[in-house]
Amino acid sequence: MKEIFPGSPGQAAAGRGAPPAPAALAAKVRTLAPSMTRSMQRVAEAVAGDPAGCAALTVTGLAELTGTSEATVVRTARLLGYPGYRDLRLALAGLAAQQQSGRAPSVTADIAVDDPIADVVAKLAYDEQQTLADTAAGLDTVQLGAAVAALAAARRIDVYGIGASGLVAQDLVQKLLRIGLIAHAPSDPHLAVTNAVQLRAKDVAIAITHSGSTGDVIEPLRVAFEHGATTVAVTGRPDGPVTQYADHVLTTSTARESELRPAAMSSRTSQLLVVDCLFVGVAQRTYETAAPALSASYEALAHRHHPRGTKR
Amino acid sequence: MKEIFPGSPGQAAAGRGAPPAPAALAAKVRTLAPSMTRSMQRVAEAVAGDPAGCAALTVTGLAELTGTSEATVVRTARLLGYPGYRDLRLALAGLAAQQQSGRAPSVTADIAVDDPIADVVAKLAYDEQQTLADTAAGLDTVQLGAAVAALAAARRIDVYGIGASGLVAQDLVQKLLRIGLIAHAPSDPHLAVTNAVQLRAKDVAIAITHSGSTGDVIEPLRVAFEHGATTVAVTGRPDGPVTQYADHVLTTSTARESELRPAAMSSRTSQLLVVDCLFVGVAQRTYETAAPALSASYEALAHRHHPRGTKR
DNA sequence: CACCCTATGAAAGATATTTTCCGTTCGGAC
DNA sequence: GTCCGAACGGAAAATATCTTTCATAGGGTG
Repeated sequence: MKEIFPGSPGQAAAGRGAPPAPAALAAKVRTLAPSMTRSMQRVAEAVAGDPAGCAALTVTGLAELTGTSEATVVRTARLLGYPGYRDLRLALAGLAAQQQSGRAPSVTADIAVDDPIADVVAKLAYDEQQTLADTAAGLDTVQLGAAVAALAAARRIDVYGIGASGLVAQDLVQKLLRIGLIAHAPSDPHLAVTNAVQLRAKDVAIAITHSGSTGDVIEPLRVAFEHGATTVAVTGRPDGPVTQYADHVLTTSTARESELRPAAMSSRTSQLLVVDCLFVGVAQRTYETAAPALSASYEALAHRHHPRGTKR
Repeated sequence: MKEIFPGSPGQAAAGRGAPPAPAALAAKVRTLAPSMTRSMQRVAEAVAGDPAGCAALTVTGLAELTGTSEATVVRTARLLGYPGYRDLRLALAGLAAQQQSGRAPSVTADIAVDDPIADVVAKLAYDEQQTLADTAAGLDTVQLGAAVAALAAARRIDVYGIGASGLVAQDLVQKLLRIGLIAHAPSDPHLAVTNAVQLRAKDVAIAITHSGSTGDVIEPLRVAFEHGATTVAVTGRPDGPVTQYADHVLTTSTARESELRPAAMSSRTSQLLVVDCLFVGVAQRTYETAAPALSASYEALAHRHHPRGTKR
């Protein structure tokens, strides 16, 4: 398998980016699992399921355990972002130590139909916290920085998203508008394409899609890409079709889902974090203009509130 | 050097006894230091001083670093109770991971204009996690339960919100629609009032406002209230004007804000958690109809995605 | 049905670790 | 001062482990 040039579009971006990856390994496994082959999935599963146990094994041992070959184990390690098995093993040892010492993996249970409401609150909060941690750990700061730079210098910004992701897109636009940037989040797919046609170099288009394969979102991004705009994809599938047309890929984390906890919920949390990071990054870069713009919009809204904010 | 039987007296017993040794490595080094030769002490010192750094080195590397030979490194590892250097290294990696995870509260500081992008990510994630924990802790499950019950029995549901809260309102509506309920989130304040007039007993109106004093949101809630609908307020100010017209008040948490981190960010996180709880609660109560409705909407959207979700 | 292309494992090749073995040094005894 | 013994330390051989290469089998496509 040949090494692919860094910067080349498409699947090269998949495992790359995160340096060695710290501790959010389970999340990474979940994110990358779909792009793995069957054998590699077996290995990844074993690793995510029992870090401590796997850390005690040699390549050969792990290969036998999973019924595969050494080569496959090494390939899996590579995909997860490590230079080789040796390093994966070290990371695994670290993970195991953390798990054992620190936190309780107790509340991991799924939400059941008959859970009392208090449990629902606790579980949802816990899961979303987990999602945030995973996302933060897995976010490629280089890509993020590049996206921020592009945004800060953009003449005009389009954000595409549909359904739940559409709300995230609008959230980002609302924020960008507040710091004086020109941003749109067309919700009509046809309008989105129409908008995209207007983009040129120095403009930025952002596509937000959990699945990475939402046609209505990919299409405008493609158009923007072909018109020379800088394109960014915020997706949970770093190997999905959407990344074909993305200069920068920001990966959101994928949490396990269940019937009562649709994937949309955690992907939204993850997407919002990414979007917040983009916003703050841009605000930093354009601080001179962003700060006054922010307070101006603040004041403009003040009188929309009742004279007495408080009863007492 | 011959292997000595376990249990034999003398220096062999030194490192033995403790299984592989967990984390109190520094202590062990100190204890055993006297029984070490000069070269071994240098190695032990390096290991105790910088576990993370040493974990990254091979035997040869560590030998060079300490100006000794591989053999000495291995001997030291043995003395510390490990079968060989490989295992010491794994323990070291674990130790390093633990140490690192320990110092989490360092990011508590506010986001500064010149923070590197990685810090921004960490701080935002941390803050949002905090917000979630606060919200979950402060949420009144009785009020929540009452609101859920009202929603589950509602003929029709209106959700009012404006600006950032408007997106939360839409998020809730999107979800409720998916489980077969009839819900609207009018974004135009006039339309909202027009909608509210149509509500009657058994209907539910939800107002989402962080400040608790957004006129455009209070007004429709008041109308709904006066028409006999059950009203719910999701607000960060449990004493704000909005609660006058609310049968049930759900309090969101208010995080400290700063210039680069507007309140809208954490209030949104908080509101979303509340809204998710409402949704899951309702889904539980109406499971019989909710479950099929959910999967139906799932399937209906499937073909909106590109045929190849994955490249391979 | 022929084709290509990917995934996979066996085995060769490269590294890292462990062991062996021998020269060196240091302390004490004469 | 010099001789002896025992422990120390390192070079290099031996082994284990990891990585790469390559041939093959399987699955989908035209």
